Amino acid sequence: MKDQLELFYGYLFEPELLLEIERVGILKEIKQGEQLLEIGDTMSVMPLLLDGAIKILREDEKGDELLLYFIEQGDTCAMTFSCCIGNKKSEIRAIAETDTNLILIPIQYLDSWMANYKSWQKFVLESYHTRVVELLETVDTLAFMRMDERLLKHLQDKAKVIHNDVIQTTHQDIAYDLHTSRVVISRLLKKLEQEGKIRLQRNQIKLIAL
DNA sequence: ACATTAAGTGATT
DNA sequence: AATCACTTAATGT
Repeated sequence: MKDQLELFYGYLFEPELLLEIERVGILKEIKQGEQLLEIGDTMSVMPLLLDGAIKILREDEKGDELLLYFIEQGDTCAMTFSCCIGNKKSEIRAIAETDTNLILIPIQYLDSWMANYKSWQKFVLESYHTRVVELLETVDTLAFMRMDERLLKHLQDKAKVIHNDVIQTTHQDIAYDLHTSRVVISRLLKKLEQEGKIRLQRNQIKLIAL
Protein backbone atom coordinates (compact mmCIF):
# COMPACT_ATOMS: atom_id res chain seq x y z
CA MET A 1 0.00 0.00 0.00
CA LYS A 2 2.87 2.34 0.79
CA ASP A 3 4.25 2.23 -2.73
CA GLN A 4 0.95 2.85 -4.43
CA LEU A 5 0.08 5.57 -1.99
CA GLU A 6 3.29 7.41 -2.69
CA LEU A 7 3.01 6.85 -6.39
CA PHE A 8 -0.47 8.30 -6.70
CA TYR A 9 -0.70 10.70 -3.80
CA GLY A 10 2.90 11.42 -2.88
CA TYR A 11 2.97 14.69 -4.74
CA LEU A 12 -0.30 15.79 -3.17
CA PHE A 13 0.16 15.12 0.51
CA GLU A 14 2.86 16.03 2.96
CA PRO A 15 4.94 13.14 4.33
CA GLU A 16 3.30 13.17 7.76
CA LEU A 17 -0.12 12.82 6.22
CA LEU A 18 1.03 9.97 4.03
CA LEU A 19 2.23 8.20 7.16
CA GLU A 20 -1.12 8.80 8.82
CA ILE A 21 -2.99 7.42 5.84
CA GLU A 22 -0.74 4.45 5.84
CA ARG A 23 -1.39 3.91 9.52
CA VAL A 24 -5.17 4.08 9.53
CA GLY A 25 -6.12 3.33 5.94
CA ILE A 26 -7.46 -0.03 4.94
CA LEU A 27 -6.43 -1.36 1.58
CA LYS A 28 -9.27 -2.94 -0.32
CA GLU A 29 -9.68 -4.56 -3.67
CA ILE A 30 -13.05 -4.46 -5.36
CA LYS A 31 -14.01 -6.64 -8.26
CA GLN A 32 -15.83 -5.36 -11.29
CA GLY A 33 -19.54 -5.08 -10.78
CA GLU A 34 -19.33 -5.11 -7.02
CA GLN A 35 -21.40 -2.58 -5.16
CA LEU A 36 -19.59 -0.25 -2.79
CA LEU A 37 -22.42 1.86 -1.65
CA GLU A 38 -26.18 1.63 -1.80
CA ILE A 39 -28.68 4.44 -1.60
CA GLY A 40 -29.59 4.96 2.01
CA ASP A 41 -26.33 3.56 3.37
CA THR A 42 -24.44 5.56 5.92
CA MET A 43 -20.79 6.18 5.36
CA SER A 44 -18.18 4.90 7.75
CA VAL A 45 -15.16 5.26 5.53
CA MET A 46 -13.91 7.58 2.86
CA PRO A 47 -12.41 6.02 -0.23
CA LEU A 48 -9.22 7.07 -2.00
CA LEU A 49 -8.94 5.49 -5.43
CA LEU A 50 -5.62 3.96 -6.33
CA ASP A 51 -6.62 2.53 -9.68
CA GLY A 52 -9.72 1.38 -11.48
CA ALA A 53 -12.97 3.24 -11.84
CA ILE A 54 -16.27 3.48 -10.04
CA LYS A 55 -19.56 4.55 -11.48
CA ILE A 56 -21.96 6.66 -9.53
CA LEU A 57 -25.66 6.11 -10.12
CA ARG A 58 -28.87 7.78 -9.13
CA GLU A 59 -32.13 5.92 -8.90
CA ASP A 60 -35.71 6.97 -9.54
CA GLU A 61 -38.90 5.88 -7.77
CA LYS A 62 -39.31 2.90 -10.01
CA GLY A 63 -35.84 1.63 -9.32
CA ASP A 64 -34.49 2.66 -12.71
CA GLU A 65 -30.96 3.94 -12.79
CA LEU A 66 -29.12 6.85 -14.28
CA LEU A 67 -25.39 7.21 -14.47
CA LEU A 68 -24.09 10.43 -12.97
CA TYR A 69 -20.34 10.17 -13.44
CA PHE A 70 -17.27 8.03 -13.05
CA ILE A 71 -14.68 8.29 -10.32
CA GLU A 72 -11.12 7.55 -11.29
CA GLN A 73 -7.67 7.36 -9.83
CA GLY A 74 -6.89 10.29 -7.58
CA ASP A 75 -10.55 11.00 -7.03
CA THR A 76 -12.57 10.50 -3.96
CA CYS A 77 -16.27 10.35 -3.42
CA ALA A 78 -17.34 13.92 -2.83
CA MET A 79 -20.64 12.72 -1.48
CA THR A 80 -18.75 11.20 1.39
CA PHE A 81 -17.98 14.53 2.97
CA SER A 82 -21.45 15.92 2.99
CA CYS A 83 -22.69 12.59 4.25
CA CYS A 84 -20.04 11.88 6.87
CA ILE A 85 -20.09 15.29 8.38
CA GLY A 86 -23.83 15.44 8.85
CA ASN A 87 -24.09 11.70 9.33
CA LYS A 88 -26.52 11.70 6.42
CA LYS A 89 -27.47 8.80 4.25
CA SER A 90 -26.12 8.24 0.79
CA GLU A 91 -28.08 9.71 -2.08
CA ILE A 92 -26.28 7.61 -4.62
CA ARG A 93 -25.22 4.11 -5.50
CA ALA A 94 -21.63 3.23 -6.31
CA ILE A 95 -20.61 0.24 -8.38
CA ALA A 96 -17.12 -0.76 -9.49
CA GLU A 97 -16.84 -0.27 -13.22
CA THR A 98 -13.55 -2.15 -13.33
CA ASP A 99 -11.53 -4.03 -10.76
CA THR A 100 -10.52 -1.33 -8.36
CA ASN A 101 -8.02 -0.84 -5.57
CA LEU A 102 -8.72 1.75 -2.97
CA ILE A 103 -7.80 2.88 0.48
CA LEU A 104 -10.57 3.25 3.01
CA ILE A 105 -10.14 5.90 5.63
CA PRO A 106 -12.36 5.71 8.70
CA ILE A 107 -14.28 8.93 8.93
CA GLN A 108 -13.26 9.81 12.46
CA TYR A 109 -9.94 11.06 11.13
CA LEU A 110 -11.38 13.43 8.58
CA ASP A 111 -12.05 16.31 10.95
CA SER A 112 -8.61 16.50 12.46
CA TRP A 113 -6.89 16.02 9.13
CA MET A 114 -8.94 18.85 7.77
CA ALA A 115 -7.65 21.06 10.55
CA ASN A 116 -4.08 19.84 10.65
CA TYR A 117 -3.06 19.16 7.09
CA LYS A 118 -3.15 21.91 4.57
CA SER A 119 -2.67 19.47 1.72
CA TRP A 120 -5.65 17.44 2.87
CA GLN A 121 -7.82 20.51 3.02
CA LYS A 122 -6.79 21.43 -0.48
CA PHE A 123 -7.39 17.94 -1.75
CA VAL A 124 -10.87 17.75 -0.29
CA LEU A 125 -11.88 21.13 -1.61
CA GLU A 126 -10.49 20.49 -5.02
CA SER A 127 -12.08 17.11 -5.44
CA TYR A 128 -15.32 18.63 -4.30
CA HIS A 129 -14.93 21.21 -6.98
CA THR A 130 -14.20 18.72 -9.75
CA ARG A 131 -17.22 16.72 -8.67
CA VAL A 132 -19.46 19.75 -9.04
CA VAL A 133 -18.01 20.50 -12.44
CA GLU A 134 -18.57 16.95 -13.59
CA LEU A 135 -22.07 16.98 -12.27
CA LEU A 136 -22.80 20.17 -14.20
CA GLU A 137 -21.46 18.54 -17.30
CA THR A 138 -23.81 15.65 -16.72
CA VAL A 139 -26.73 18.03 -16.32
CA ASP A 140 -25.81 19.73 -19.59
CA THR A 141 -25.63 16.39 -21.29
CA LEU A 142 -29.02 15.36 -20.02
CA ALA A 143 -30.70 18.64 -20.78
CA PHE A 144 -29.22 19.61 -24.11
CA MET A 145 -28.02 16.54 -25.91
CA ARG A 146 -30.00 14.06 -27.93
CA MET A 147 -29.78 10.40 -27.17
CA ASP A 148 -27.34 9.67 -29.98
CA GLU A 149 -24.93 12.29 -28.66
CA ARG A 150 -25.34 11.05 -25.13
CA LEU A 151 -24.59 7.53 -26.27
CA LEU A 152 -21.46 8.64 -28.05
CA LYS A 153 -20.27 10.53 -25.01
CA HIS A 154 -21.00 7.60 -22.80
CA LEU A 155 -18.94 5.28 -24.99
CA GLN A 156 -16.07 7.72 -24.94
CA ASP A 157 -16.23 8.15 -21.17
CA LYS A 158 -16.38 4.43 -20.71
CA ALA A 159 -13.41 3.80 -22.96
CA LYS A 160 -11.52 6.42 -21.03
CA VAL A 161 -12.04 4.97 -17.59
CA ILE A 162 -11.15 1.45 -18.62
CA HIS A 163 -8.24 2.62 -20.76
CA ASN A 164 -9.37 0.47 -23.62
CA ASP A 165 -11.18 1.03 -26.93
CA VAL A 166 -12.91 -2.28 -26.64
CA ILE A 167 -15.82 -2.10 -24.26
CA GLN A 168 -17.28 -5.27 -22.84
CA THR A 169 -20.92 -4.56 -22.28
CA THR A 170 -24.43 -5.28 -23.47
CA HIS A 171 -26.84 -2.88 -25.11
CA GLN A 172 -29.09 -3.42 -22.15
CA ASP A 173 -26.45 -2.27 -19.68
CA ILE A 174 -25.88 0.92 -21.61
CA ALA A 175 -29.60 1.46 -21.72
CA TYR A 176 -29.72 1.22 -17.93
CA ASP A 177 -26.89 3.70 -17.50
CA LEU A 178 -28.48 6.23 -19.84
CA HIS A 179 -31.94 5.51 -18.56
CA THR A 180 -33.46 4.50 -21.86
CA SER A 181 -34.58 1.31 -23.52
CA ARG A 182 -32.43 -1.38 -25.03
CA VAL A 183 -34.12 -1.04 -28.40
CA VAL A 184 -33.14 2.60 -28.70
CA ILE A 185 -29.52 1.83 -27.87
CA SER A 186 -29.42 -1.04 -30.34
CA ARG A 187 -30.68 1.19 -33.12
CA LEU A 188 -28.30 4.04 -32.38
CA LEU A 189 -25.36 1.68 -32.07
CA LYS A 190 -26.29 0.15 -35.38
CA LYS A 191 -26.24 3.59 -36.94
CA LEU A 192 -22.84 4.35 -35.45
CA GLU A 193 -21.54 1.11 -36.85
CA GLN A 194 -22.81 1.99 -40.31
CA GLU A 195 -21.05 5.31 -40.01
CA GLY A 196 -17.89 3.36 -39.32
CA LYS A 197 -17.39 4.78 -35.86
CA ILE A 198 -17.67 1.54 -33.97
CA ARG A 199 -17.69 -2.20 -34.50
CA LEU A 200 -20.28 -4.33 -32.85
CA GLN A 201 -20.07 -7.84 -31.57
CA ARG A 202 -22.00 -9.68 -28.95
CA ASN A 203 -21.11 -8.29 -25.55
CA GLN A 204 -18.51 -6.05 -27.10
CA ILE A 205 -18.20 -2.66 -28.74
CA LYS A 206 -15.00 -1.55 -30.37
CA LEU A 207 -14.48 2.16 -30.79
CA ILE A 208 -12.82 3.14 -34.03
CA ALA A 209 -13.01 6.76 -35.04
CA LEU A 210 -13.61 8.37 -31.69
C1' DA B 1 -29.97 -30.53 -29.71
C1' DC B 2 -32.07 -27.43 -26.70
C1' DA B 3 -32.52 -23.44 -23.64
C1' DT B 4 -31.04 -18.98 -22.60
C1' DT B 5 -29.56 -14.51 -23.44
C1' DA B 6 -28.20 -10.71 -26.66
C1' DA B 7 -29.27 -8.17 -30.58
C1' DG B 8 -32.09 -6.66 -34.78
C1' DT B 9 -36.50 -4.94 -36.82
C1' DG B 10 -41.22 -3.23 -38.08
C1' DA B 11 -45.12 -1.15 -36.38
C1' DT B 12 -47.50 1.86 -33.12
C1' DT B 13 -47.87 5.72 -29.94
C1' DA C 1 -37.77 8.23 -27.99
C1' DA C 2 -40.54 4.49 -25.80
C1' DT C 3 -42.95 0.20 -26.10
C1' DC C 4 -44.57 -4.09 -28.05
C1' DA C 5 -44.15 -8.08 -30.41
C1' DC C 6 -41.52 -10.89 -32.85
C1' DT C 7 -37.21 -12.70 -35.29
C1' DT C 8 -32.53 -13.93 -35.60
C1' DA C 9 -28.04 -14.86 -33.83
C1' DA C 10 -24.70 -16.28 -30.40
C1' DT C 11 -23.54 -18.93 -26.49
C1' DG C 12 -23.81 -22.20 -22.67
C1' DT C 13 -25.18 -26.99 -21.03
